[in-house]
Amino acid sequence: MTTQIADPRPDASPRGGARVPEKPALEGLEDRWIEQWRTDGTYAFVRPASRAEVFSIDTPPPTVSGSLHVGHVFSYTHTDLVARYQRMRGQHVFYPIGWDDNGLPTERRVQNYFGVRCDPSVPYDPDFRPPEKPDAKRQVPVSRRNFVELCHELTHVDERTFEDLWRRVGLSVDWSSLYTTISDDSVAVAQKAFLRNVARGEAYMSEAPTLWDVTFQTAVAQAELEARDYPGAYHRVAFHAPEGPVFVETTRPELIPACVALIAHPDDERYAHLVGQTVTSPVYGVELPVLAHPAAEIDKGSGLVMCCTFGDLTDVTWWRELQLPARVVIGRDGRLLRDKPEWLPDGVDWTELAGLTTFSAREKVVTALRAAGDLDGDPKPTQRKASFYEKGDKPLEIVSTRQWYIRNGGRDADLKAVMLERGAELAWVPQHMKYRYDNWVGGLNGDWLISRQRFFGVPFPVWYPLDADGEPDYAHPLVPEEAQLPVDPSSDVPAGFTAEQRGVAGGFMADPDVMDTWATSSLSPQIVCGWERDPELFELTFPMDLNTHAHEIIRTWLFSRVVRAHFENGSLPWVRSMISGFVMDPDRKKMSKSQGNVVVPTDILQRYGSDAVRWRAAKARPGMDSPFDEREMKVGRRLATKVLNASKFVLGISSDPDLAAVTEPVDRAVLAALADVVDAATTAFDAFDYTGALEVSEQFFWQFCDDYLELVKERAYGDPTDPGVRSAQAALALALDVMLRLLAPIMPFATEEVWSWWKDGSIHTASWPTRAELAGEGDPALLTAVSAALVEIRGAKSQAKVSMRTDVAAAEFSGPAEALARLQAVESDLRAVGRISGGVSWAEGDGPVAVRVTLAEEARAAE
RNA sequence: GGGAACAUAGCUCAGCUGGUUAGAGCACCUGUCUUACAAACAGGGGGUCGGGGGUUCGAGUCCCUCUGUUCCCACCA
Repeated sequence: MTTQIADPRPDASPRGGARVPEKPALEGLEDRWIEQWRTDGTYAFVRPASRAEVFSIDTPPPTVSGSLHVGHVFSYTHTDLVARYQRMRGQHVFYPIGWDDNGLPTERRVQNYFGVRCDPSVPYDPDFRPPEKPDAKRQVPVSRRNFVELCHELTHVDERTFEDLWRRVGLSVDWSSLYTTISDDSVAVAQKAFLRNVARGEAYMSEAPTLWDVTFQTAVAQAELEARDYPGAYHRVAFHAPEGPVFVETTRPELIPACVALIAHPDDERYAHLVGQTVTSPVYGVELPVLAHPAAEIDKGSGLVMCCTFGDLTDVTWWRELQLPARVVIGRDGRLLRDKPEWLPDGVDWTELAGLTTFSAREKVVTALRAAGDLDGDPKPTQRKASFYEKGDKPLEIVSTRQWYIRNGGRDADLKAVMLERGAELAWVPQHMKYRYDNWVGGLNGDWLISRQRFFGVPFPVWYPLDADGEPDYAHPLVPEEAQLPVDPSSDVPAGFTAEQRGVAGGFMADPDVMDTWATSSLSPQIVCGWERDPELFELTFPMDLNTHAHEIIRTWLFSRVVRAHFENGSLPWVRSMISGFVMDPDRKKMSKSQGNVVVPTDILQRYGSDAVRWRAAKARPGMDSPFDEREMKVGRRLATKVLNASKFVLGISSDPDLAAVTEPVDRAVLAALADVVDAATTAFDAFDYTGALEVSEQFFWQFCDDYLELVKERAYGDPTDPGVRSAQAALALALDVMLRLLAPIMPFATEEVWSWWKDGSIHTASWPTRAELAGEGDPALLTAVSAALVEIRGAKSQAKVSMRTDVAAAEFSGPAEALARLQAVESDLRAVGRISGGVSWAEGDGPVAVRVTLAEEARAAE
């Protein structure tokens, strides 16, 4: 894309007094105005005296390592529509943007991009250079510090791409308040809020079974889970009771060595006699109790189920509630343990299974079961649902690990009720999105796991003392003073210790983990509003006025911010959430990278222009999914082009709006109709219905062009000292002035361009139009009657297949008396637009307005 | 299995608290180079509002029910 910032606008029009280009075009508008807005600081936040003058917006920090599709562009545009409207209403719009640049997505991208992987055991190499040709299969191990440096390097590049895109879309964010989730300030906020949570008992550490991704080797949170179909097979396996075999159906026979009990439902009579007894596991010969628990389902499988540590979350429940031992056979790498578990009898040969993946182990176990005669029949294939990490591709395992949690109501009914209350307190646009929140919060089954066994993220600001044996004392963590934040516990030293004491008995060790990225982005309102950093700003902006994003992150970002603000500020983080729908592919399927149906925004922005894409985004109401159809972009582009052309035409006639000069009935009528449009658009925008505001404004604009402009142009070209001529000119200029401002939030580039032809300053800091600007006695019904008459006259010519310039020899207008009276008032305009040179007659009747047209002789002769 | 939204012309959507012959844009057809715009303009055809039942003088618009689509949540025996 060539950058043409030089102003190509040539000579001024001598007539209208405005500098109107010969041939207005959309090309290049983005480049020119992006630059102008940047140098003018058009969207900079200026602090007013009171909170009431501020409109503050929380915008999702996009993951810069990810890629954006049109859905993102639509959603961010929705926010911007509201921001621009509020700004024109005179609000000081606080509209920051940030980048989410830490976390696993960034790590993954760095691994692939540079062909490296983080290995904390590798020492730092200050001269490290990544391989020339990255090889995804043979990634070079690098130190944690080198790895983090590469993360910073790449996110920097990605951030520039993102900024360019958002500027091109025309987001009126204040770029001077850009934040990143990995900046020192964000890290300090995240650490401080975390320490406060710990101090108040809202965050805690716990050793517990955790959902674990074996590929990334990290714990994951409930919010990051995704249920997917996964092929499996039921294996009917015999356990041995004194009176004979009992059967269990399982899809995971490799967990038989991890089995700690068999469970039956308390009401299941088939197994009542077994409960309280013990059975012996097949092949491994471990003696196990048979227990009763209501979570066992009578009609699932044989009704008797293995409790293994850990096959699924129900196992965890049984293990916890029935106080069973932990017999873990799967390690954090997803493979079976190398060493033989001590609970297995001496005769069992573990070497067969040691170190195998669960998949291979399953085959071995099945072979062994079959050989022992403990497999009844053949395995029956089934599709089961398994939990996956949303970014992973292997089913999650459950391992017992030490993790940090923040309470969210998942294990506390009272807190859950409070969080549901917060959801009810929030204004939702559209309303029904609240159900997603309720659904999610209601279904929480554990606290929010925030620690990740990763490298690039906010480190936990915590150390643990080491006892005389060098074992960490987790019960007495060492924390820094708030003034010290941010800290990196892996290089900083806790108070009272020296660097030499790191990792030695009697010394200390750093918490090795980092926070999940949501643990930081959940504090975006606190970060941007200057929580405890800039009290004046915080007073002016928090709680914020609006939060916007698509519905997929209600359960993550939205909810986590509600949790943090509830604990930290005792309030909601914002009063209102506006939720965007998705852009679906043309077949109404969700766009996703794996489906390969993603539409990239840069391409369509380039081809149709930003205003066209924004126009299309504005057609998608909050919460509504809409299918992507490129043809619709053309329609938006046509409107943008029309704005330029119609404006050029009007300004060629007059650039001098003057309400007092508007005296002709039809001119007053058009202003009266526009006043109604202004009211409707304002009401719609106030209700966050940007689509409604667009529809009513756009509809008027086209009618203005097609009917009013055509009707008055002959008159408007006349002598400006004639009051009738002046009336048309003043009305045209006034209407244009108002219409441009109505469309400015939707089409910031085209409207700004036109504004610059005849006005000083930016249209985007001009005031939103009001009825008062257009007030006066006007009769909107006059326009309706005129339109109806025009359709009749044009229809006659169109039917006769002649040019619209064809002369009309005679016209008879018929219709209700009041309609005819209106038309008589604009007879000369009607004569001009209809080329009616002959006689006009009027016939009162009951039907709608109709015109009988007699075309001139020459036209007839030509037929 | 639980929840939500949607179902109106070929397509994308409007139709508020029920009230004259159901609207728009796109697409389609027929025309027009009309000096702002031919990537434009003018005109036209096309739906009985997913099915069924009910309330009402009157329902696309309220109630019940069925069906379908999509999304969210739960679901690893």
